Amino acid sequence: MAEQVTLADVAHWAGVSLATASRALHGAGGRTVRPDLRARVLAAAAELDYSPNANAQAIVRGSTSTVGLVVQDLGDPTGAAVAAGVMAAASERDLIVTVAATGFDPALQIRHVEALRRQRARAIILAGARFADPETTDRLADELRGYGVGGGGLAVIGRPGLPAPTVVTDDVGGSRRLALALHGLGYRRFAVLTGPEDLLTAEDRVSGFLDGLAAVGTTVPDEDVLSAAVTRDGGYAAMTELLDREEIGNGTGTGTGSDGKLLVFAVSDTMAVGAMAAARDRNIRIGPDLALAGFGDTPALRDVRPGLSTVRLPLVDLGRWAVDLALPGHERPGSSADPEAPPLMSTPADVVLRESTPPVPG
Amino acid sequence: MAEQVTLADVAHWAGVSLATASRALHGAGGRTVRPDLRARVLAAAAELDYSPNANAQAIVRGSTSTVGLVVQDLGDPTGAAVAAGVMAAASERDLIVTVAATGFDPALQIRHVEALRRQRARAIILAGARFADPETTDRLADELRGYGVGGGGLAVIGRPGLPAPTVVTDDVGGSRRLALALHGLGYRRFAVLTGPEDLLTAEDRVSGFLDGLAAVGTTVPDEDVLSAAVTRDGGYAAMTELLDREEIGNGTGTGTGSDGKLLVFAVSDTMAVGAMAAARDRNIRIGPDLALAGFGDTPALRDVRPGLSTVRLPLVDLGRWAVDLALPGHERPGSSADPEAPPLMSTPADVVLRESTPPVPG
DNA sequence: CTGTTAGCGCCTTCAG
DNA sequence: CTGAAGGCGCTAACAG
Repeated sequence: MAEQVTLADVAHWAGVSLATASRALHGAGGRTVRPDLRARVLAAAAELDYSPNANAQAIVRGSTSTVGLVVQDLGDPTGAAVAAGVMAAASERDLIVTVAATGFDPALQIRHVEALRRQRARAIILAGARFADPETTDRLADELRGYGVGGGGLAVIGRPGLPAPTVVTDDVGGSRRLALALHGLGYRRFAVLTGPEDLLTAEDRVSGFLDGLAAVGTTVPDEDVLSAAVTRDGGYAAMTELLDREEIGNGTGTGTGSDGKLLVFAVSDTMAVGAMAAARDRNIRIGPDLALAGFGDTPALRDVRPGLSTVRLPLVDLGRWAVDLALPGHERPGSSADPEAPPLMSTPADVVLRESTPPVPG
Repeated sequence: MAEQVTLADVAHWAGVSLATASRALHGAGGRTVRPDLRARVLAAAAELDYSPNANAQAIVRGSTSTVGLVVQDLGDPTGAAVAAGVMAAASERDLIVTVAATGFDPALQIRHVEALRRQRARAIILAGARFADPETTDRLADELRGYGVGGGGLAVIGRPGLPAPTVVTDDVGGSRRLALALHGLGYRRFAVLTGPEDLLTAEDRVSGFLDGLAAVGTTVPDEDVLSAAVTRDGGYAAMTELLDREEIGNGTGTGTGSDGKLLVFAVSDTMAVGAMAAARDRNIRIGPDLALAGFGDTPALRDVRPGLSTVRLPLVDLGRWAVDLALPGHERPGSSADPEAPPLMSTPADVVLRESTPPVPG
């Protein structure tokens, strides 16, 4: 087994002391090392193909240069967009990003935060996926708190309520506005495709949507709120189930059913795309026969046709802002603010209407 | 600034020695610590909210539990799919994944490998993005070699040629077969949307495609091979440029132009989707008016309509296999094999024909 | 079984 | 400006 080259080797090879080698290499605080020695050290390092041990540096410096991102699913375009934002912002600060996917498992979420904490990550960004279960939430909050007192930067994207600075997404308001806009278009009959019922973000979007409808005197029967995994396949499955029992006009261009054209609201664009595929597989045209809306305006999904009406979340910026929040300027975090009343940053959530929800004639 | 709790604190609080505390906590090699002491240590750790310093562990163990993935762009569904595979495989081995995006910058690629090497990552997976520039390639090879002798696991996804085990994608063969299949469908007029000319993977796909066509006596004029960024927007731009000067039937359903319907081959599905959007914006129907094919069969893009003809790469599995290759069983890597003749693993690349390339009538 | 003692690779006072 | 020495947090031989 090949041995690693250490700083001592370099120093020895260059004929200087360990300290000098160290100074020459990462030359902190002005060039306080004689040029010729410095050159010798550099040459030695190059010759020996020296690679400084970041772990050793971390242990003595007390901090690393990695920021950890915990996301639900990188395969999902939504998660990927947030990750892209985080990575861009991190890269500007010369930080490395560690990504972990929880796959909707709350326990995994906690484990990943633990791991990041152990690595002494400079910051942790927790994206989405809050669960209703109070026990795991408490565990998570504890872990976050522990990490915070350790001096790590922290930010959460999504729903407020965790002891950390949060980039708040207006899930409730956005869905509510969507409902109103859709009602304004003439829709009166609705169904909802949501996630598992303990997924708070999905829950918020559903309640916002139903609230908005209620405000204009419309309700959605309970059995028309279907839950499934918040994935493309979940959307497909839920839509299939819905289609199995609803009456949808196919080919008339007007829509039928008991009371006008049905509008299906999927709580995420990803689910909506799955739903779209399910409809297509039954020769039901999205737009003319059945209307569909999603949530997120995921960039990678903007090319879907017909264009998907949705609520625009600045996904990439969410990632950027989260690292801004987690790693503020050069101040020491955690010293000034009350950790129990962390800063919140609100973000827009505007309705975007496209062809998947054409105005209802008449 | 809050102090971190160390193992010494825990040991002290529990009234035991450092060594005992260590043993009790990560209890390696059978329970060799008295239950009551063990309990006291655990209690102390919990009470103090102790979080072991992974860096310190790494430095003494000589190895970490992170695998680094270097990919072009996580925002691109292709990169995301590979990442998903890597993360799944890593998770099975209890490893954490660090993801870095190079954004098509060869220098960044090297910097990321350097960083991973410094962190003493357990393995490095380099996905795609090989450049023609010999200097950066050499630098990269050096870095990889240095990392390899340090005992790190290593795997490359894509084109062989780097001093590392490689999961080889059959870009040349796949494109070639695609060309033949398309010719078999009746197409005789082609254009190609490729990446920057120093991007080897793109280059391979183009040459495979042209080769295939040449084998059946068809050629593509140089000016009909357009290059742009290998992104959705790059595809859009290149297609727009192409459309500005080609004659495409629009609405006749038969296609026109000088010699039958044009088929556009984009070297990646992502580009193809952009190209599709460009065509749509000009009311040119993909399928009836103009045919389009991509490469990769990116899972997230399978719902695109009309279905995109492409060459299927097992993207997610590519990621999985790469970690298998980088972290073989329990053998010591690097001791047996010749590093200059690293193992190669071939993968399928089958043609998938969908609606975007209907058979040409007549 | 438990405690003491070396390091691991590096940075950083502290004297020269 | 340079070198020697101490310590970061932890594990792994060693003794007891």
